[in-house]
Amino acid sequence: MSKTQDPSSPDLDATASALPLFAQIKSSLRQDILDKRLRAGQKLPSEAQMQLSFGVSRITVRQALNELQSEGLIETVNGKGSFVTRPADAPRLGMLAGFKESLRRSGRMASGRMLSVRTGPAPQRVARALDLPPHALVTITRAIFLADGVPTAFVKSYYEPTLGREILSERLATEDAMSVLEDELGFRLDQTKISATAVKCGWIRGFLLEVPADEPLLHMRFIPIDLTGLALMYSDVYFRPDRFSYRAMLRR
Amino acid sequence: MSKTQDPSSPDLDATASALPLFAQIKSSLRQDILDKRLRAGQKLPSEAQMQLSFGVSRITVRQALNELQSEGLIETVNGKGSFVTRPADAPRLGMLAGFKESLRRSGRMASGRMLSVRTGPAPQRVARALDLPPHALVTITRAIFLADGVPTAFVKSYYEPTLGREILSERLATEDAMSVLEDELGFRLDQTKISATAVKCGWIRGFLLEVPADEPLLHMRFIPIDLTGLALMYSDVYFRPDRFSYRAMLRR
DNA sequence: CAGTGGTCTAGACCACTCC
DNA sequence: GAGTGGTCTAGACCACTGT
Repeated sequence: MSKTQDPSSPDLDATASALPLFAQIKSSLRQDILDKRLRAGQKLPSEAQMQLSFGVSRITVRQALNELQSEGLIETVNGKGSFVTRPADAPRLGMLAGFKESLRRSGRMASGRMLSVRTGPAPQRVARALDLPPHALVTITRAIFLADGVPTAFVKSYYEPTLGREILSERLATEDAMSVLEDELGFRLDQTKISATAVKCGWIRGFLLEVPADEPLLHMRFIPIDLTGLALMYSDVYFRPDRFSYRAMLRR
Repeated sequence: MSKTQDPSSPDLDATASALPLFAQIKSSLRQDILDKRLRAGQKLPSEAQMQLSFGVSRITVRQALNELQSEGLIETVNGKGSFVTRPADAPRLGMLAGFKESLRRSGRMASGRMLSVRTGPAPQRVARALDLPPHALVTITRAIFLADGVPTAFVKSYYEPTLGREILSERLATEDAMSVLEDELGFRLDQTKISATAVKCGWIRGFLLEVPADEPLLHMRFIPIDLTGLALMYSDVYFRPDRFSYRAMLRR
């Protein structure tokens, strides 16, 4: 049995040169959460219990918990305890939420139509962004998103097909990629790289989005990144500007 | 039976302990910084001094300082003290930095040419965004930004003309609006509302940006917001997509 | 060296939640 | 009432910065 299931292992490093105690406790808990030894929604041991199991004072425990809280990994409720946050409960700023969720917030009906799902080699820029070897195989999806029944966005996404991420393809017709990553697969989005530019529609996208070929489209790229630094996907999105404009709030 | 001690704290609010002590200390210091009684770069009183002047324990002082630090208002240096951050030293993510600064980071020469500066009534959407009465007078600037000498962006900005913000117009030819707001005027940018869409260039902008009238442009809107919640400007920017694409990192 | 922030302890009382 | 987190105190020792 190499697996010890005790999430509160009192294995603090006593050597003077190591991290401060609270940092060791913090990273121990942090690892338990990221590795899902502590599941989303689960209650952490009480501060009193940690005081005993780690052999430190309560203030030291609290310092670790405070930092985890400000990182959004846990939340504490007076009189009840500390709990691992569910990824989707963490505040979503900007486009960390997805396209459909953001449409629904503005009161519009959002739906999607998957055009194709296939496996193929990653283009160079994708492999670089996802930190994969050149020509690694990825899952490639193409889809049309509709707002109130009108074609609004054309999306081409690349997923590294391990870690169960390929099951995305089954849900994408009804769900958001970002929402699925968070809610179903339990990834903890930390940040999203975005870029924006404009392109001429062209006749292929024009056909799909039902606009003339010389109309402008908003071209955005989204690369959501996990708390562990893992790039989860690479998504090129072409929006019809008459149907959708991207909004976000950038924080200091 | 209520705790009626602590009648002698000179600066703290004694009204029935509405806020915790550390929160009162925090907001007192915060106000001193925002009102510039404590200037950028200035050293705060030492923790020991605050312990005396506020009449609380050191941990309570430190709790206030910790939160101010995580908000980016102060920074503490071991062995020296705590200091009010200079706005420009606060980490700038996304487009909180400006266009020229971001161009220079990518190694390109950035310059600007002011086309016009005038005062006029704010369009409705601008007045609403800046929280001004309808038809309030604002300073309106139009400018062309060049990258490596090539016209790259056309910018139309609206500034509420009080608070010395109008001096912006003098510097905008060489400096960034966001940089001037932070470095020269000492505003503390907290967040920036952005939106992105695509438009056809049209012949006016086409003439200014030296592209054909049916080329697509990236249209972005920036509304930087102060730590006090004040909207500092309203800026419509039209980018040539062949010269510039907008990049940012959205954080949780 | 003295002054500063960084870490940590061993208590205490309170407000809140659940039983 | 028992258990929990929220706040606060009065110390202590350390590492770092300046002189």
